[in-house]
Amino acid sequence: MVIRIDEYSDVPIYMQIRNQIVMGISSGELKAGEQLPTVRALALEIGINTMTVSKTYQMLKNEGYIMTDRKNGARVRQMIEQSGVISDENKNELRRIVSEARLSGVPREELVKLVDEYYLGNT
Amino acid sequence: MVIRIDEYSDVPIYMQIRNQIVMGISSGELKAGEQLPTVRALALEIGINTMTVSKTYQMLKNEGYIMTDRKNGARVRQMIEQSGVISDENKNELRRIVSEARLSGVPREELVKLVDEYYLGNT
Amino acid sequence: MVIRIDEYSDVPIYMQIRNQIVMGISSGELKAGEQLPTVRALALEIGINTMTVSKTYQMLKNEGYIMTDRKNGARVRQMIEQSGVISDENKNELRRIVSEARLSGVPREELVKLVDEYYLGNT
Amino acid sequence: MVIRIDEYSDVPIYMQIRNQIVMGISSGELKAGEQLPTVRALALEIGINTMTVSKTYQMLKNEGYIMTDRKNGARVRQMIEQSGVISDENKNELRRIVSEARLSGVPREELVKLVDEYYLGNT
DNA sequence: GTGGTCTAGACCACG
DNA sequence: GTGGTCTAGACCACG
Repeated sequence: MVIRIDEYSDVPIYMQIRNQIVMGISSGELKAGEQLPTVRALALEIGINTMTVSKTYQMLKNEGYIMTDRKNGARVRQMIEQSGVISDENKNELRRIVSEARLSGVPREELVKLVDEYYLGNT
Repeated sequence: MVIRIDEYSDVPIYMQIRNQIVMGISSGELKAGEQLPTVRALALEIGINTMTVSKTYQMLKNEGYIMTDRKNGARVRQMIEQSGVISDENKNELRRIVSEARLSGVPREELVKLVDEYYLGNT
Repeated sequence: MVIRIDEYSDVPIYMQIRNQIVMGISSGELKAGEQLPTVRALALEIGINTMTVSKTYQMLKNEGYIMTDRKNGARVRQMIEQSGVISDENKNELRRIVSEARLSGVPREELVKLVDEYYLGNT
Repeated sequence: MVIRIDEYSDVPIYMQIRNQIVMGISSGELKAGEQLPTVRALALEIGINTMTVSKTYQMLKNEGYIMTDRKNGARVRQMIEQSGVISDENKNELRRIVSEARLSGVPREELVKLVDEYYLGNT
């Protein structure tokens, strides 16, 4: 899986990596149990500090997406805990996006189409 | 329109205000041509620095949501430019939200229902 | 509130600070809404790096014990979320401690007395 | 006695095994004088490195819980030294757990009930 | 070899 | 002035 950093983005690097890995798991590009690159390898590949990648892995681990193993490195969790609900933060953010899209004249159908596309992983 | 600041949020205050105004315009709570409170009045009402509100208004003006008028202060624009497209940033953010919701076991229908709700403004 | 670091402990420094602040909040030494020292001040006082204190504050924030404010620094949360349950991790740890105490010949009453003492904050 | 490793835990494997054996002795599942599996047998059973089990046994021996015998392998000690006191480390850890439970809204009685349960071994 | 922790030092956005 | 992020570099325990 290729990680791309947008250096001009306001989103911190560790968060950009985190987001891409979460999306990779959701789309199926990263399978359950699959090994992630080591902290050092990923840092070298992207050209950033190991601390930054470490922060990402720590976060993903806290969120229950991956597990870190002293022997094997980081791996995607087999069973990801399912709360069944959308966080208030994400709801709020979704509402903001929908509002902006609506004001830009984007039809409702196009938003729904995007949701379907992202949900079903036909990226 | 009542602006509520979530002091626990990581979203900067000026951005929280901006988002609520944009959502207010989209939902119709703020009509085209409607006058916004002055920078001072809003700052006083929320209990924050005027500089913060000023930053919000500047941003809204740059984005084309409001116009400022020497005499009347800030007003919601009559015609908001309609690009008809969702920004890449928002698309990416939407994809992240959908991915997280999917991994949390939220059914696709619930996401679509939320989009409809936010789009149609039946909040 | 005085923070004491045991440099010979296996517990990471950021975790030692975190634990002491949590215990301070529980005992009432740190009141709700009370201001914590700034990252820099605490780092200087303890004689460690600001990054380490920053990690502590980040963790306390994630756990819902404190809030950080760009203007005012860190403050103890007014309302701390109450799950009403003990985490599995803490249960397991409690069981380990009780087992070791029992094997050392510590009577049950003494353990209960300690729990009462810590719970009621008569430290 | 069955040893279970939690691969998601931050507690090192050798420590997880050590803790479970100590709890097994305390609960009576492991009787005084009872033979423990050989390092190799246990390592094979759990599917880990023999070095890790070896580290566990060394620790248990140092702590006075077991004794190793050239002929018979490792056995639970007949008389486990009874200091009659709880270590400062465990006291501190207990205080942390009680503090967190209290802040989570767990009533004192529930903590005491857990202590009783673990002490009396009615797990 | 792996992730985890820590330092010294720097720059940034927010308010 | 505040917390947040990041780097370069180092050392550590675990396995």
